[in-house]
Amino acid sequence: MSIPRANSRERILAAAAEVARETGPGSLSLDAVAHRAGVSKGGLLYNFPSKAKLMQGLVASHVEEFEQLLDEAVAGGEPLVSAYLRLTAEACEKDEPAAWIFSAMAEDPDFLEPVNQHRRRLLDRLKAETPNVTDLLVVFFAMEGLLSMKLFGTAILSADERKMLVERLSQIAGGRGV
Amino acid sequence: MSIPRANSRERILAAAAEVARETGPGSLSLDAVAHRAGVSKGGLLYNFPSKAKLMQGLVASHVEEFEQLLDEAVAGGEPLVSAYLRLTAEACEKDEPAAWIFSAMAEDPDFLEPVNQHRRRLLDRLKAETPNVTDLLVVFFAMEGLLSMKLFGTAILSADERKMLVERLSQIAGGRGV
DNA sequence: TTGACAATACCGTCCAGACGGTACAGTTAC
DNA sequence: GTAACTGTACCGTCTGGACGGTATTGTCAA
Repeated sequence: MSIPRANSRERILAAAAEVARETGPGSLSLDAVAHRAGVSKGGLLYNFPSKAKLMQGLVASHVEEFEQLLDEAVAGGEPLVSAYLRLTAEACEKDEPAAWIFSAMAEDPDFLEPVNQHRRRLLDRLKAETPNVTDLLVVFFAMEGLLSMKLFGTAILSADERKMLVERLSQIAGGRGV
Repeated sequence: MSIPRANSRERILAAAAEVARETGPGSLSLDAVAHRAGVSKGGLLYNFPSKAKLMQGLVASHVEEFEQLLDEAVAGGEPLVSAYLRLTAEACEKDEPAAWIFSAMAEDPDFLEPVNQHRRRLLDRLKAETPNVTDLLVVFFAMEGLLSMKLFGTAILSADERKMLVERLSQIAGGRGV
């Protein structure tokens, strides 16, 4: 029965995100996560020695995933701005709201520091590639706004409108804008 | 000692927002709020019969405050778009992060429905006043992005950059943009 | 090659404390 | 007298985390 599973960490992280989504960001208990992951509470605590570590792991895994996707796209020749717009738009189209971010926030706002740093690094990289900083800011914040609406569950745009907006932002970012 | 105070509700609501800000959105306990408001727990529960009612009141008070400010500005002759930009920019400049919104989210995501409805109404009103919907969407979402960065505590822009961005958004909204 | 030990990866239980909420008797301003 | 509380005591539940086990897989000297 106690066959070691190498992917326990990933399963637990995925379970945590699911529990946050389904039972609300404030109801993320270790018991619920362990049960969802098919792991005992002791097993969970073995992989993440405290709830704080679990939340930090949750945040880190999502940040790393996004950065990896971005770097792969750039390595594959896609311009950074384009990759950023595409990946963020894709995140907005997923129907899983990212409730994990609110769980982390509820536990301790400091846990979101990796996200904040990631955003700062990203904006710096974008600035370095873009001639018109003001236009870049417009594009960047509009995209972040779209994402935040998604996070808060505010269904405010039709799919068409969203597509229209993202295309317009691409134009602006490409220098054919403002 | 037990002098009835007519403004208990407001004091409790303000205390709740402060506690959320200072001890984290997830640590909003009735005891802490009551103590902070200088009210007994019984007194708190007299005004808000449950924690859910308290959170709903917290959300409602903030939404109503913003809507009132907006309506006053419009009644005073300021164009809606301009008032929206100004008030939102002012909210971003305050140094109180609005942690109450995360407390409500942690308690139950449904509690944010009044906020979502408010945003939808606002966007509809803005659409009705603006000839170019795409430009409006760019402005609206950029502003929401700026606000969300504030909410998440991501210090990403200098005061100058923020000012520059908001001015640019005013231009676009005024039709001299994209 | 085998026996001793150690490390890994868990399981299952238990517990102290926190929290939401109730109950109720007393107090004071109007 | 009533509305608006205060203060205290209490209850049931939930939760994080500590702890003691257990099975499996190395490691390594004799």
